[in-house]
Amino acid sequence: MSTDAVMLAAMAADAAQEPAKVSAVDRLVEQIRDLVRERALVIGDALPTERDLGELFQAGRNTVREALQILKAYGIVEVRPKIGAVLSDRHEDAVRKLFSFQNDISPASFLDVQGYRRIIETGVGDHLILHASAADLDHLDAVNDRILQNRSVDEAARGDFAFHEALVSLAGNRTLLASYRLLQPVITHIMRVGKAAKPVQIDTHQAHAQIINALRARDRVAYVYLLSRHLEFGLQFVGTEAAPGAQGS
Amino acid sequence: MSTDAVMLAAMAADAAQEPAKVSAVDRLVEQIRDLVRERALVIGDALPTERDLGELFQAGRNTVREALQILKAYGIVEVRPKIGAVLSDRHEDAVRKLFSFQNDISPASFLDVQGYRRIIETGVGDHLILHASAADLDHLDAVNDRILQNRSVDEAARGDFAFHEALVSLAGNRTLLASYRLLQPVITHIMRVGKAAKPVQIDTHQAHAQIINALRARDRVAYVYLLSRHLEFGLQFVGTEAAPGAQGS
DNA sequence: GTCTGCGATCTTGGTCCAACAAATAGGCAG
DNA sequence: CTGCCTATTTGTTGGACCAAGATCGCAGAC
Repeated sequence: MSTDAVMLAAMAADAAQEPAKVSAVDRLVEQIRDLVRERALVIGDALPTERDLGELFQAGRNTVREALQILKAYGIVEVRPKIGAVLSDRHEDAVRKLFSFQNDISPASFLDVQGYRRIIETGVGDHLILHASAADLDHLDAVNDRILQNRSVDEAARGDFAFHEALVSLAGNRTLLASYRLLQPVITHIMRVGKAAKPVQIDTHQAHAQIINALRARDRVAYVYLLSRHLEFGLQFVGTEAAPGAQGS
Repeated sequence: MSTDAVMLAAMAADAAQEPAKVSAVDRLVEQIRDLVRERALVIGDALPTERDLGELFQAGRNTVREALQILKAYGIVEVRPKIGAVLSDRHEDAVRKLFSFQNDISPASFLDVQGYRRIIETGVGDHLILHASAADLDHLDAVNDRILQNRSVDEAARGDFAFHEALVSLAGNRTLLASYRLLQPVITHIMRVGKAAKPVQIDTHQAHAQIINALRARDRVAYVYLLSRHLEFGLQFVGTEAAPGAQGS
């Protein structure tokens, strides 16, 4: 009978293109996702209880819990005591957290991040100079003005990031915005370091205003120059060594 | 090193912003990460067994397993039956998978991704025109020439992506490269669609060669034009509706 | 005596169950 | 309406069993 078992296993493996090594947990993850889809559940809706899920899919509660841990790590489920697992929209946060996990293992330098920002925001400028409407630029002004109300270093950093995020979002490209937001924790910390050394809300506000004016004037050269200078200004607080490429534009 | 230290502090601060309502599972995730750090374990090294971890950290084995499921979802651990949990370098894959999770492929996202690529690769070009060495450009040629050897559509898509990846990597910015690689599954899928409609290795190779020549000539206008045309060429197979912003530059 | 081959045993992850603690929604009494 | 109580649900633990690989030891061959 052991030969029969081997034969069956071989046939099963042959039938399914992917190895038949699907664990019950992985199967449950898929089944729960299918359940969400077929019931057309939306953010905020609750899944069945762990015990019900176990009975529904013929699995033990611990197995269900392990599957829920994975879904939780993916940010598509949030489990609240007594209520159960509810569908969450924390997916982006999960991606961000995972991304910073990586940087923990192999830390990228701040200079690298600033170089990245220069490329992104310069590229955005090329688009904005051609397509930004007056309302877009007024919106940038409004976001920028909010910086003046910030009190703490932390608030100022958030406000600063909000401006640059608004700038990037004006390009209207979701992928670009998502990748920029991925670096939010690193970018805001760069800002915190700079602002802790010397609180400069007014300077920041003015630098941003000049950038907006360059956009209004459709002056690409001025935009690139002002943006680069603005990014370099923050750099002076975090290190002195030469940038490893892509720093100069 | 100071920059690394600050970077780690940024990550830690960001991770610790949540209240002290840590569950035993979350605590275990941290403890296991600390264990890896303090024992200086490297990729391929094995963690203690689940039972040992439970005894070490005063936790039940099921709790340990739930923590391992999270680490597994993060791609920093791979658990091989009868061997144990070993440190894995699949983290980037996990990030990629998570990133393109639920961001299901739709024509709109195709256009979005191509717009993203235009911004990125144009920005890279600004840097390359000023700083690329002859060796860099020769390397691009070599990568490009490999496309001619590709047989299947899948190989051709991989080769195409390899060229653009090499282009981006020449900027020398790790953050930029990481974010570009994040979109690898989506980008290669776009390429597959285009190449399935009409196998065009030679056309692709020629378009790439022209782009390289523009870089050799330090001709920014030609580079942007050729690159845009090249990206638009792939677009014609994926949809017809107007791009929602950031498509024209 | 030493080496090899084979099987028993041990270890380890995979899954499940039972039990208890903690938290809380919802009902119930005042 | 308020405050308490209970039932339900998640959080956590320990234990049990299984399957499969790793290990060890024993017996037989050279």
